[in-house]
Amino acid sequence: MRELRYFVAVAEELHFGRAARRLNIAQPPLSRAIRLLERRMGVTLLERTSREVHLTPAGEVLLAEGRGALDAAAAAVRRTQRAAETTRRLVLALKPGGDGGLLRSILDRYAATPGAVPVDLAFSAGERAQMVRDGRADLALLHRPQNDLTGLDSDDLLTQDQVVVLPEGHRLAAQDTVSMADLSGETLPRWPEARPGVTGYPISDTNQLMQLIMLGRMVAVLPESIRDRVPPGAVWRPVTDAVPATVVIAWSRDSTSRQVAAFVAASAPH
Amino acid sequence: MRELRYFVAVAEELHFGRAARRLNIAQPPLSRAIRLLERRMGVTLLERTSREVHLTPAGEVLLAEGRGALDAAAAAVRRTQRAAETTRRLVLALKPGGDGGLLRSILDRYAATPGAVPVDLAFSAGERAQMVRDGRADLALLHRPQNDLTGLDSDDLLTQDQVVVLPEGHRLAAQDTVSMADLSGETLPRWPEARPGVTGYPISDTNQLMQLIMLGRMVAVLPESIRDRVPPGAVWRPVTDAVPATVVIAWSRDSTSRQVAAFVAASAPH
DNA sequence: TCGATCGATACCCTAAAGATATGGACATCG
DNA sequence: CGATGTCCATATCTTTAGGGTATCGATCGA
Repeated sequence: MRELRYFVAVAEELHFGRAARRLNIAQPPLSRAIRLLERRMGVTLLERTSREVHLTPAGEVLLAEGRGALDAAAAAVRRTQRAAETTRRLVLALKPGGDGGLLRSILDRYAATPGAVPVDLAFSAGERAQMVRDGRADLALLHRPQNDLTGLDSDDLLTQDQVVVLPEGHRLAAQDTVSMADLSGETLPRWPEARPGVTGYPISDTNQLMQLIMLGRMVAVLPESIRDRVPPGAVWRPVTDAVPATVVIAWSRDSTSRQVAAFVAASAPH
Repeated sequence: MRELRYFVAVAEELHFGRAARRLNIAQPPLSRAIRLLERRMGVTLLERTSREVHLTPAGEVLLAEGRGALDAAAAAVRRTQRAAETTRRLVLALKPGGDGGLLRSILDRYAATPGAVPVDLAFSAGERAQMVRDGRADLALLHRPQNDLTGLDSDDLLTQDQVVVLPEGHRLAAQDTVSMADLSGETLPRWPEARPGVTGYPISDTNQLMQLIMLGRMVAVLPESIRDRVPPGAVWRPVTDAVPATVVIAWSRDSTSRQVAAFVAASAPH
């Protein structure tokens, strides 16, 4: 388990020094631990030269499976600690404004079900899916296909068309609608939870994003429910050909909690 | 992880001495390890008196979640080792005679798909579901509802009515059909993979079972495809009101292997 | 009340895991 | 083309986590 943690760090960084710093240990013990892990498993996980490190195919497998195992262990601990608390609660992870306007009615409907427990809202721009995987949250409101739902169960709640938010006076603000092709060359945001490979300017919250848009530094394609949050100084226009975003309620695949099931039921479209 | 293994052993045995023996360590270090685990988690997992040990509600949670985490870790290692082998193979776990007569055609159809790899058959009376969970097998032929499919994905293949296998001359052999009520008072087998709580005489393979039936020591309710394996000296009769058994093909929920998907497709009813 | 059972405590000892110092390969730059 | 910096491996020492034996204290049954 410790060695798995070490391996995942190295596999993600592809750099022993950086990985060791992230793990708060020195580099030599890390090198040795990985070597021992490889010997014990009888498998070469990393090809190293003195210049670069990269994963073998077996290493790719262990990276994916190992992350799952680490999440399962972390979730086991957190759920146990939560179970020991006298007052049961549900933790719902969500992005500010990312609920598509559904949150109020979901919470009301859940609160009205018999045996409902208090619901804590954990606001987080990124990491929401990961919070459910590792037990920090019971449920999350996510977006499909923008979020990676691997390892989670989910129900669709609402599909939203996309709009682009522009600074006033932007060349595209003159149009009634915008197409994705119009946006080529524009700087777009990159949320912390984006799938690997997505490029763009790193952003961490909506206020910061709106600020940057009004400064003319970027434009952003967002679900139409963002309308209410577009400040004066920015405008929105429908994007005709963007992939629609579906708001989903997601929970751990191996949740057996009656509370979680009741919350999912309460969040079903009505 | 080590501590999780220790805790699961104690939680299953509800006895520190037996658990220590199972783990091949002495009892005092085990007591200490559990105590440390509880302190670090800040949760009481076990209520101990000098006479008996039992789980707290939080301990129940950790038992369930911990098993999952241990399985995930074991699977990570095994799948990595498998990925390092030069010749890819699929491992299919099944019970001798437990395929409902489908095995031959499934294997033929899979072998005919492009890119098919060799399939190893792992015969095992019990543990087949667990073999998939912890990575020893890629796929298993199981029975629903007799097997616990928690943590696995599965597709239904075939639903079979149940028959009872009796020694020749048994009082029920005189009837054309039998009902479950007729069987009250009879000794029934208990397979190693049975859900906890199922009682009966422990049995580990079909030959042994048939032997015991012919000796008049027990009778067994089995899927009708067992007909071909009933030896002279025993007879079978339909059980009118037994829950039908569905043969399913099961695989790990987080399998992304193209081979596994192809095999499942090849096993679909036709 | 005595003995058997079972978990906890006390104490020791080995080996795993971490740190520091340093070596060797290799790319980059003046 | 050699100096320099980067990066992983090796060598060596130290700490501590993890395991063993002996024994205690509580509790149940005979």
